Amino acid sequence: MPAPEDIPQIFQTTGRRLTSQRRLLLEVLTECHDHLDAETIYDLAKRRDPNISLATVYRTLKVLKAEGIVQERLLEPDGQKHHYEMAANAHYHFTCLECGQVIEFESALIEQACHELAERLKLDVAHARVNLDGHCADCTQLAPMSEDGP
Amino acid sequence: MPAPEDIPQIFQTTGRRLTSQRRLLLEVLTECHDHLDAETIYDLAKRRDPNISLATVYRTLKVLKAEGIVQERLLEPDGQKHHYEMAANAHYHFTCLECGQVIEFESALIEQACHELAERLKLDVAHARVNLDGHCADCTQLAPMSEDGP
DNA sequence: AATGCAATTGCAAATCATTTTCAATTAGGA
DNA sequence: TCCTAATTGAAAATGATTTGCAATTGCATT
Repeated sequence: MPAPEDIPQIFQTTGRRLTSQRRLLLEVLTECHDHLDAETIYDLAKRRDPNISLATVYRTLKVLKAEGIVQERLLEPDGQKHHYEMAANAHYHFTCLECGQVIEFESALIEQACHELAERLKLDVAHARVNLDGHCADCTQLAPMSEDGP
Repeated sequence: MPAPEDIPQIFQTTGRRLTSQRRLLLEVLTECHDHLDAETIYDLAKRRDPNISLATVYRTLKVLKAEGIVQERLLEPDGQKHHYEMAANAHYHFTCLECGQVIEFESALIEQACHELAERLKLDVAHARVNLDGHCADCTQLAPMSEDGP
């Protein structure tokens, strides 16, 4: 979770170049506090640089991920689409199966669960991807259950 | 998490047919206590029915998932491939980033975390997809850290 | 046991997200 | 400014999954 000012440093150190495209994508990711998929990031970026290509978006996301600047998530229960966001403190996601809304949350209990598992099985937990699904507060009263898709 | 005997019932009730292909795929999934991806399931099934098609595997997995007979998982950190297993008690997965081994585990703390969140945010948690990554006991001594892929 | 029809299948083509190839461009150190 | 390796855009390629369609097949009903 590097500070914005550190990013040029990070790039320099690894022999990577801070191109206008990469700067732009960092801007987009920083401004939007959402979990965007590559296509959406591409659309947002294209507004300011109509020449940017989707391939560059994917390539840049891969680089930013490798540098630990962004994190990649698989939010949807069966989704094939990856979502990206600036790296931040450990947090997890809840997706409402009804309205699709994604709620971010932190949880000391989940961190505790990771520690407990690490001790129990003598392994090292580097990262926890926790995605809960269900019905958000708004949708709970309307739809108590649901089993399959379209 | 239906018993094997209940499956014909489930199919009948929903107007679905228990074809030889579906029976075969249920066999494969039941015998193999692993988390198989569609291609692997296809390969295993083809040994006993060389005419079965990959499309049927995907279609059947979708049906079995809709009936709650199998569960679909996204095990790999950035993977695009889905994995399937017979539905069972709530459990979670740890993937070793070094050797790729998948370890199944249960965790009361994670269940507790879900309840806590549900209360805290007044929402309803239907399902928890928890995937931890890190280094398994065997790999821990060899490789303490790792940041990016190939 | 034969009948009818909707559910299901295999095949091939289509789709969707992501990656790669390659020639042209460019960042940034010498 | 010059050089070179890193990066880019465009298009084609890939990999996983889905779909259209004509042929097949469960299975409820005769």
